[in-house]
Amino acid sequence: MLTISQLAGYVGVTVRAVRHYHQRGLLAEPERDASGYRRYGADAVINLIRIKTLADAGVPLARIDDVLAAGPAEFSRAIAGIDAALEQRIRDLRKHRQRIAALDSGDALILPAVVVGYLARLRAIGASERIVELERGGWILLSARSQHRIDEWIADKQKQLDDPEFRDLYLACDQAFEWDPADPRLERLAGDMAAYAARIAGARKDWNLDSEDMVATSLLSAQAEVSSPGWRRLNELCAVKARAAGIA
Amino acid sequence: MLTISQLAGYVGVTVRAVRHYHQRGLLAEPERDASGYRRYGADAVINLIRIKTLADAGVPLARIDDVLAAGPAEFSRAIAGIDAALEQRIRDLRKHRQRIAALDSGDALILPAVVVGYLARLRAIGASERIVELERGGWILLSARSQHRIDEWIADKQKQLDDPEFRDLYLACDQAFEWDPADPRLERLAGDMAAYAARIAGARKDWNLDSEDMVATSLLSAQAEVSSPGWRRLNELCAVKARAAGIA
DNA sequence: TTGCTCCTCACGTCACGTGAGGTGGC
DNA sequence: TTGCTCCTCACGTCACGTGAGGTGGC
Repeated sequence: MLTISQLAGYVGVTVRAVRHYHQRGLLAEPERDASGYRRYGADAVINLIRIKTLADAGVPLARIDDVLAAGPAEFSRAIAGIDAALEQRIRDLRKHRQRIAALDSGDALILPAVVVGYLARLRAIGASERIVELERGGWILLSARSQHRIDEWIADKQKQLDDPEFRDLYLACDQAFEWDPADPRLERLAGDMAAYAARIAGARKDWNLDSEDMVATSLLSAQAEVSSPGWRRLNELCAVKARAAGIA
Repeated sequence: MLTISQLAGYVGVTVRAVRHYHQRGLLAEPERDASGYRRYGADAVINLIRIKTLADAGVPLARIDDVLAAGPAEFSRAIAGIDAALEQRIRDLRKHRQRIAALDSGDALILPAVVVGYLARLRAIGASERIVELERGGWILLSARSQHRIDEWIADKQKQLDDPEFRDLYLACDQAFEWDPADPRLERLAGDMAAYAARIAGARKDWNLDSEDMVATSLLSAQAEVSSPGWRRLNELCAVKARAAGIA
């Protein structure tokens, strides 16, 4: 006969775990010896190994009870289910390994691939890290709110970037971040932007802007106005031009 | 800006988990709006994704705090450690799958391979299921108490089974389980056993039986005496013969 | 006698889950 | 007005871990 620590040691669980299984009614209480110590036979070894094997596999104790009480056919079915769950766990862990590795390398985890591609293109055409970071923040919020529209919006943005004229204006706005509000270049830039807007206004007539689009636009421009006197001034000038042209 | 459920939903955690991370100081509390609701920015999305990624990988929240606070070099080292732990987890889960599968197929999980082989040989030479079960129970207890001696003991047992004379005696004892205590065959069997014991006594002179061996012998014979009047009588007769031969 | 194992409460831990009771936005 | 989201306590859960205080075997 075995003491509780011999039993626990052989099977590879703690003494406390064995007592816990007794409490839960998972493992039958064995006979006691003269001094009240539990004395275990071979059946306890067998049952404890079954319990540990299932528990290690992540089966909740409440279900182990059922599994061990089941008939052979049901037992085999339960085993198959547990095995499938283990396989799934292994697949999940593999995914987790990839994600952990990606934690070092930035955006991949946080943003949809199309947005990462868009940000990379901004860098490629010469946009500053500052504005790429601002765009990144805006797109993170957009993705969180309206993930289903992101592909569409990014496609629009990519189309805009295909136009050399738009690219020049974008990069000029980027530069304007550092300009003094009194800089005469701001006036000229606002004029160019208004002219561009007027020219493509016809093409935009058929666009359907819903409330989600409005949120998207306002989120991006709210980001853009942050902490640059040059940009704030540029925005004002644009508003003036727009009113003058009767667009707004 | 995002509400708590937008944030949680995008990252794939529960609202309660986000609040829990605030409580633990893992995720910074954001600004509140006019009605006291939390409003999240892009930074919260980034940090929550980091927390979730590490937590999914099984990193305790207490350590996530440290990992996120660490510099890039230490961060990479921590990531490498976490990745190694994940790899180990995957290996463990594979082992668990094998063990789960083995739960259906009997002894492999419970007994050392040499014992399983010994039990198979008993069956092969014609031993009854009854005595194989008794041996099994005895070897389970022996394995739990003195796993380091099992190989040695089994080697001895296998050597005994190589002797055709021993095999015959073993199988006769097996049969004797069902004999009546008055059966005259018991007397003859006890005589044969005594003669055999006397003949091999010389070869046994150099055996070193320590206290562990004594425990082993007594455990196995205690099992054997269970619930058979024939066996109990056989044991008495053997004791008589042994005393007569001056062995005991 | 000392150290080790055993016993039974019973509170602690970890990462949230789950109401309880109440308020704000559409 | 109704239903949904948000808020803050605060107790519950799961599988044990960890002393607390005491007794038996070598």
